[in-house]
Amino acid sequence: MSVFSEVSTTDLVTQIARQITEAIVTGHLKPGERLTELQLSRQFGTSRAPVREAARLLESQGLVTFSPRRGFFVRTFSASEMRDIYELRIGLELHAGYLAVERATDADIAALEKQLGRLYGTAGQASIETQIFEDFAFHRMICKASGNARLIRVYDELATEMRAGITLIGKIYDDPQRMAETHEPIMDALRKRDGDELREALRYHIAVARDAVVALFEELEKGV
Amino acid sequence: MSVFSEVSTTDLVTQIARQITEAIVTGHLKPGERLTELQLSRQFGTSRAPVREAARLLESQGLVTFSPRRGFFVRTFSASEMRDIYELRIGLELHAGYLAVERATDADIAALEKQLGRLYGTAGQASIETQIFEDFAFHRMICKASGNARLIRVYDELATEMRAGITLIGKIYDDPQRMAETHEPIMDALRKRDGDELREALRYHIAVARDAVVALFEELEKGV
DNA sequence: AAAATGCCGATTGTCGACAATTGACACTTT
DNA sequence: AAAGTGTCAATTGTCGACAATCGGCATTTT
Repeated sequence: MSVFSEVSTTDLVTQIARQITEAIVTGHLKPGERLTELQLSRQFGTSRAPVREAARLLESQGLVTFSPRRGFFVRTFSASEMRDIYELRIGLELHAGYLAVERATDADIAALEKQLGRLYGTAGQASIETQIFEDFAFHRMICKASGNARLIRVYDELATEMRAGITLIGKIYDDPQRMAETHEPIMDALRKRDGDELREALRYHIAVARDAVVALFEELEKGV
Repeated sequence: MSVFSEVSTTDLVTQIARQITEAIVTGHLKPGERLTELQLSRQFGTSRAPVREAARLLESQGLVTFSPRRGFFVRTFSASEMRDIYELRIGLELHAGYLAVERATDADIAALEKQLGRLYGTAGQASIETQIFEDFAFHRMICKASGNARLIRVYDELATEMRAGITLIGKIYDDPQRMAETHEPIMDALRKRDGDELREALRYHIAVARDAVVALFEELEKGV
């Protein structure tokens, strides 16, 4: 019986939500841009109903804002909002690390090693988007190693927001090689399963990212 | 011009979502229960469209699950899911406390004192639901004092889930007076603005709640 | 009698339509 | 010319309708 894999029955709403999300995090849809229901529905070849439901999903995910009688808009991020997001991420990931130190299986650690390798691999080779993606994947694995499913959900939400914000500024780090290297202290602490060291490494690592992103956003705001 | 207050333009979807949420956290709608679109729409006196949109909102908020072609159901909570939620809450609130120690204004502290008073006031007097509500309000204020809006959003989501879960088991603490008192160490640390002490007080306080809730849930699962 | 099949009411998925509202532009008034 | 008013196309809010699908029950088959 198990020869067959499940037939995908992803409904329209999910598909549409995914596509819009993708368009936002890749910067195809820019913050503040209006999402016209009719226009979107024509592009997807559906009616407006599934589009609206998808938009509602994204709304409560924070990717899209909704103004009654005016419609849906791609969310804009202010510098202080980005700071909040990164600051929350620090708390979240430190807690994940605290839990992971005790709960991570050897397989988890191995997966992280492999992912770190991938970070080095993409350095210089791949596009910025790919590097950012692999970076987030590494940190997601730490959350995963915490064994807390609810925590991962929050991380994923934050990651989506961060990606959506980051596309605005184009680049965060100029040296991909260096970016990969800054993960070493984290990996070291994990190998040793040293909770305090891991927390400190994570705190520093994310704080650096936070400062870089926030600074770029502040510049952006001043520019406008 | 400022003589007039804004006319409330809350759209149907928001209203419906609020009502369903309320019904879930008060236990009027029980976990696993099916949400029939037609039935709900008749109760609200609307068509199915706004009901579906509201349900989507609640879905991504984790209060409702959706199964394609089968519909929406009130989410069920397992003991391990509740543990995850409380565990995440620990991380979240400790981080909030860490930030609050530095950022809390005197007004914030005063508001917390007042809320603690309200906790004592409702002890024995008010319904369990009210006490739980006031308890959550206290902890929400700590998050608020962190000054991080994104953090509060996550807390609110968790609080909703906790409330939805808690209605299942009826009661968590038998002694409301004692419940109020266990907040004193938290308040003390806040008054002194002692970060470490606050974190320790919060960690202990929430861990106790977590253990109580999880134990009751495990019993519930065994019973079934 | 147990298992598989066929059928049917109930429910969801999606659609197109119409009324209500918005924002922008043109027009009047002073 | 500035301010206010009227008008209109574009868009959203909501609805009712129809096809597709599901779960359960009766029926058949072995």
